[in-house]
Amino acid sequence: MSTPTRRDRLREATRTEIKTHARRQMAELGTASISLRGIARDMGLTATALYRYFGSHDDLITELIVDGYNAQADALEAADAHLPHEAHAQRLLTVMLVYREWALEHRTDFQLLYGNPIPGYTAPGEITTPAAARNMAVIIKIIYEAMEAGKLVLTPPHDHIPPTIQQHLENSRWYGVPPILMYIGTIGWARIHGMIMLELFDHTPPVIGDTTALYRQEVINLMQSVGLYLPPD
Amino acid sequence: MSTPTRRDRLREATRTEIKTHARRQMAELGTASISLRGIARDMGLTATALYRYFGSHDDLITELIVDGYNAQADALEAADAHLPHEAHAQRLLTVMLVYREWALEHRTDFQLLYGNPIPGYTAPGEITTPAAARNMAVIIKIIYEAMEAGKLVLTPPHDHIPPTIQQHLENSRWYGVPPILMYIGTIGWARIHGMIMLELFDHTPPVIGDTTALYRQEVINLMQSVGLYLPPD
DNA sequence: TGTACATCAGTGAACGCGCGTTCACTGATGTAC
DNA sequence: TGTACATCAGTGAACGCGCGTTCACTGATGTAC
Repeated sequence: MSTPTRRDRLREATRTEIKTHARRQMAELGTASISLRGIARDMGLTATALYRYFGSHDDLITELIVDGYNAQADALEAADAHLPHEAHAQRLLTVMLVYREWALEHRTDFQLLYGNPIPGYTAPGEITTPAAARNMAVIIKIIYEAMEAGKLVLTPPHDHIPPTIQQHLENSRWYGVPPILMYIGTIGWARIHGMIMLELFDHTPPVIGDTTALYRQEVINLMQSVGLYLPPD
Repeated sequence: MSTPTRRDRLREATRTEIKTHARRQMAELGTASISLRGIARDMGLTATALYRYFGSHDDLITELIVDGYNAQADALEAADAHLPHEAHAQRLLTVMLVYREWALEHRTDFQLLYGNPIPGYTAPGEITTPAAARNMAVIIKIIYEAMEAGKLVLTPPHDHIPPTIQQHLENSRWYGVPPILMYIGTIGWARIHGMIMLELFDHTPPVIGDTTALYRQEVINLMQSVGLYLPPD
């Protein structure tokens, strides 16, 4: 409609302030410990006042989740955006490295998105799923463009999809992406996700020592297995 | 010392009953919702009575965690035990499939072991870590035996370890296992872990459809990449 | 420009619920002589 | 075999704390005429 009024702007500022405090509280005490009373205390407000800004505790959490997915996807897209469009290997590596960096820099947000559910809370899928899909989309998009540029080399085992999955992928195409790309994208995502989850929850075997190198090497191996090589520098 | 008395046996029975109820409560409401009062309610006891059996809420959780790790490792070892010792590929495949099955059959236990920490609880590492290491050990052991039997074929990229990791692995050897095996074992574990985590928390892209096939194929690919092939049946 | 009214932010008391943990106790089960 | 005592399981009241949410309210900010 019209430009936001002064009140609207103040209101927006307070909303984001509430979410900032929620995130800090979550970072200190864990995702399950986000509490309206706690936030109000931090802000010097009554708990009741927060109901002016969020319908309920659950609404706040949902918004934190959606914000989280979007922030992560924004980070990926931003990293991708200032690389040469034709440098597919570099773009993919960068995006996957940024994926991990985001996770490590926003540990509790990442846990909120991909970890245990919060007791008593169930995410409303209609709101949450579209935002969640954006991250995967960034990865798929780069692989897709690499394929269109004729750079993808699919050799065994990555030229083969288990039949049940093949069929399922054909039945439910996702934005016209070829099944093999969805398959490779999923495998790739699962791999980096596993490493990050282990690292985040302190389960990477300590004898490894350098988790950054472990991750980077795994990403490079993954890319090479579909024919994407980094230029020698 | 001597045989357990009648009282000792009753006591043990009550302890396990408490843990059973704790697990059920956790399965229904999430790992963060284990409560002494809730368990007592379920058992028709006063909350105070539980203090006869567990020092505190945290002690109970620690014991659930240790039990969980051990149950999982037992399942892996049992599955491995009744396969021919020389059938390394089959053993590895089986163990990794059982790893996932255990996770899916004991979802909340798996979350307790590998997911978000419980608010206000910190696991005592001295107690928890040894039990945690058993699972990894089962996998490493099979790879190790395959190598000793001369069945492991290490080709690029799996013959190469990033230098920092190489060095770290050499400095802190783990039961005399060669660095390359620790490295491959870790990568393998991270891969299957990632798939399971995605599946457990409902993040596997729905277009895939058959998560069992996805997992199985990934395990087979992983094994083939180090030269382990299943016999044609 | 000034007044009357509507909108909104925030308060404070209250409801009803949950939790872990302590403490002094009762009553049953087992043990020593 | 019978009695006296010690051990243990479980009780019930209480402490002190947390939480989300409702409701009727005050007082400031903005809006319409």
